[in-house]
Amino acid sequence: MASRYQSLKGFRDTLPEESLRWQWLEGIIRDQMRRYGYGELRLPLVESTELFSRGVGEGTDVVSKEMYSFLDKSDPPESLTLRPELTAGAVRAWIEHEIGKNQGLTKWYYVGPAFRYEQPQSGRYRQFTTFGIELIGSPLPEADAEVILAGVGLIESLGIRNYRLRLNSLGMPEERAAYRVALLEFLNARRSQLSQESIRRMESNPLRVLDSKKEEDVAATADAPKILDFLADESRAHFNRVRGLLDDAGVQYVVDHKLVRGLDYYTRTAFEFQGLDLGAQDALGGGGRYDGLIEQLGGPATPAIGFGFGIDRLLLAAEAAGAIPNQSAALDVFVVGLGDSARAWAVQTTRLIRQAGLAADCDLLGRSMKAQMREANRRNARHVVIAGDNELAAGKAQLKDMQGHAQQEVELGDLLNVIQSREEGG
RNA sequence: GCGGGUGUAGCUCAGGUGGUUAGAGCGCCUGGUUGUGGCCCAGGAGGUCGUGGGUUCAAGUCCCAUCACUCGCCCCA
Repeated sequence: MASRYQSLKGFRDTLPEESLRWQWLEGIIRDQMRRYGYGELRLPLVESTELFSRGVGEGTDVVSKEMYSFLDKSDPPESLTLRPELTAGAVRAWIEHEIGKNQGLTKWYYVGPAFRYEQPQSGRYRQFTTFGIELIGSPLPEADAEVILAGVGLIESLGIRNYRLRLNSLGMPEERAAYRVALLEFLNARRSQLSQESIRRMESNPLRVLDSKKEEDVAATADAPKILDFLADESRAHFNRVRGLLDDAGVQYVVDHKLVRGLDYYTRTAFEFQGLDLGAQDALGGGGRYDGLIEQLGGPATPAIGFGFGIDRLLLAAEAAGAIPNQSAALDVFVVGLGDSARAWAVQTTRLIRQAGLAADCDLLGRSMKAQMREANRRNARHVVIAGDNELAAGKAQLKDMQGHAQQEVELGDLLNVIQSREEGG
């Protein structure tokens, strides 16, 4: 409050205590990805603006009003954008490095920040952290199932139980175009019952009217035509196969024909994981198939499917589920030195203990013994080593067990060995 | 971009109808043990009451503006 500078709206600091929670979550993600066979992709935070406007879609909210774009200092200036999502960058990298020529199937994952200029609220920030996977090269429903199952696996291993998996098929472009015509016809007939927002959306992206939370829209679209009825045999068979694979895996899901994703590139399978303990921003993650995107960005026509999760929201959901373990950065040893030369000795001894692989610390504020003991306690130190100048002259120090209060005198030469055997013992 | 709520100590919050030295709990510091933590006791530091303006003899309290945070719409992660 007294500080002159504050973090920007929608941007946050993560302090060390909170970072432990992030590390916990990221550890689970990395372990999952190792088991599922995905390699980590690290992408630039900034890409050319055109990559996103072409890849994500001009008409999407993300591109039309939420991007952090700016001109750089080159001549002529180039328009760059802080990535609002990572799929476009991943696809760009895949094309750029000609990955398809070396392997039939690519399995990538990534974790990192993305940026969107939006009004922040619960679970929504201008800088948020995404975890996503991309499975590139397979048109088969088995690939869809693998990706969805990876999402289920992650959510469950985070201890999140109160969630819902929604599934839909958006069809191929020609199927969607036919549906769009039918839907527009239906909506036009009920124009007067729709909200202003939805009427506006009929122009830009009529499918998204189905997604509205406004009561009048929900009522007006209750009997809207379903896209699933517009699927040709191949898309229908694909969808049914995906469902069958999920059924075989015992995964619970609901088919929701109103599930429409906000990004233009999806084809056929679309899905979303909804966190039931979250606020209005309840999409834990979502994704789908994007068979046309790679070609659209100048690569070889290649089918692909992926998802993106919001780590911020996963954390909120895991917390609501009480699944986040209590973690403390416990100290193995705190070294208390009393007197001038003993303080110098404490610095050296702390270093030796650290070099032996244990977590050790000593006082750096010139504090009294009592204050140092308090610090040791506050830091959850298992052991405390105490020595004064006279003791050191005699070649000895006190080793105290902070749980059992027991204290013993130890020869300086034996100190490290004694501590190590105690730490191993428990 | 549009609505609702909230801004008082590091944190969580009290402070009827304006009245003088602005409080509590937790945390922090010191002491009670001239070299021993946690519990307890005593003491202490720490606040331009978000900011600016206005009304008034007098504003944390009333009015206006503004900023920030927060929740929701929209959209998504």
